Amino acid sequence: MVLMRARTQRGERRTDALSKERIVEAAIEILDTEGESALTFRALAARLATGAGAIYWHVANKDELLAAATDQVVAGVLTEVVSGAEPRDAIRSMALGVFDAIDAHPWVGAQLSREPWQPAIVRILEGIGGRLEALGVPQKAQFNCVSALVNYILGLAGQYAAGARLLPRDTDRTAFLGTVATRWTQLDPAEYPFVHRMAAQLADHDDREQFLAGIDLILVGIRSVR
Amino acid sequence: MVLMRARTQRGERRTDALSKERIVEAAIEILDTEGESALTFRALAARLATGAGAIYWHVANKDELLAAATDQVVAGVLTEVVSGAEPRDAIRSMALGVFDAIDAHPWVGAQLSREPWQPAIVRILEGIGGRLEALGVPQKAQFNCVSALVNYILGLAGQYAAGARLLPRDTDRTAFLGTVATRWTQLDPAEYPFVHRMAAQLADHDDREQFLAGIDLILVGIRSVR
DNA sequence: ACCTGAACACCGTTCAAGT
DNA sequence: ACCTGAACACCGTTCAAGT
Repeated sequence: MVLMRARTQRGERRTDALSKERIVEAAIEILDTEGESALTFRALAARLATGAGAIYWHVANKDELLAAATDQVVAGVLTEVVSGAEPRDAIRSMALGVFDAIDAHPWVGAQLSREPWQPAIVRILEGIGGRLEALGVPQKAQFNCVSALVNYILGLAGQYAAGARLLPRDTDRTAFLGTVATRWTQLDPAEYPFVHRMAAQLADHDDREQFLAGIDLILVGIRSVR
Repeated sequence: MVLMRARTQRGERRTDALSKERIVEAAIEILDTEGESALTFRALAARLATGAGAIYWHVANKDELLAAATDQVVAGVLTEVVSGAEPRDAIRSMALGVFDAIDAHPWVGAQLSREPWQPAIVRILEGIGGRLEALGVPQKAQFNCVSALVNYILGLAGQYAAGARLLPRDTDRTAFLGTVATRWTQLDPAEYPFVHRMAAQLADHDDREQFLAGIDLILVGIRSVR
């Protein structure tokens, strides 16, 4: 008994022991395979073959669990970016990384616009903001610039995530945009002429390209600040 | 009896009769005074002196109720903009209108990033997008431009709304930013140098001005598309 | 120290029954 | 046609009791 305790304290934890990492991992699996609404403490406890209350020993509450899951996904995406890359390229690839992460895990999009100080948000701010110096943006203007870029990403993230939450689970981003376009077409053309015109473009465009075009637009604006 | 029916049919509805408008109005009151979490069908029914189920005769579900409440607030803000205004000024004042609406009603910020096709979103797209033509932006580029502007607004809306949801109800936007700045200062400066530098600026800046600076940054980018 | 699972205090939504 | 309110099927979270 004494020996076992010594062993586990040295970190060779039993495979079946609960830990925050194992809980977050199981949460991500549920979120990815069954969607946001399927993540309940009961479902999570069942998957981990434990009681619902046990989870609270490792995680304060559901918010912390979601923030931890989101941070894990986002951290993975941002560290992929080559550190030596040209700053403008680095920003583009980080933005695209977050975009793709939200495509693969829509719940990430929802969570990002839920807690301003969560680790994932801070990571994104640091990753993108940290390249502005090298881009020649003066210190005083850097906050405005990172705010424009990151809030654009978060705004889009929220919209896609909402679509994924509301539409059937197998709907992809293109089908989602098709749904939006259809709804726009049903509006009164006299009252919504602009939205009607956009509906035509929305149906058959590459939204990843579209997303990058927005980033580039903001980067042009940032260039002028220099 | 026959006479009364005739009267009510002509639209002179009894003051105490339930209607979608009355329900939405009561919902907005609860949301504004007691916060997002206080809006339950039970609380709403109590305020309207009726049963919870009665609400479902006029409103499909809670999503529709929130979308209707949000649309009412946003519609009020956007129609305030003078129709003859210079397009760039019109865009700025619409953006600011939405920003102020979210300040006054944080739940609007949360709801805007929850349903991509809700009336309020379509209104904002039309209001802002409709001015791009006059700004000389070619048709093909208009979608990218409106997307950059509106997603920036929505992203920021989501962050502020999240802050308002998580902090005590009497916290204003400035105090909220102070909280964020404090959390940023607690991070490891070696790992988050950029965020640390921004924390100093965040504490004492005018966030309304900051918001407009972001809009202007994007407008500069849009100018280059012409 | 860590886990169990029943219990608490809620939710949104439905629906038989009323008027 | 419209309203009532009990009932259903859930939630997140707590906590006494176990090991």
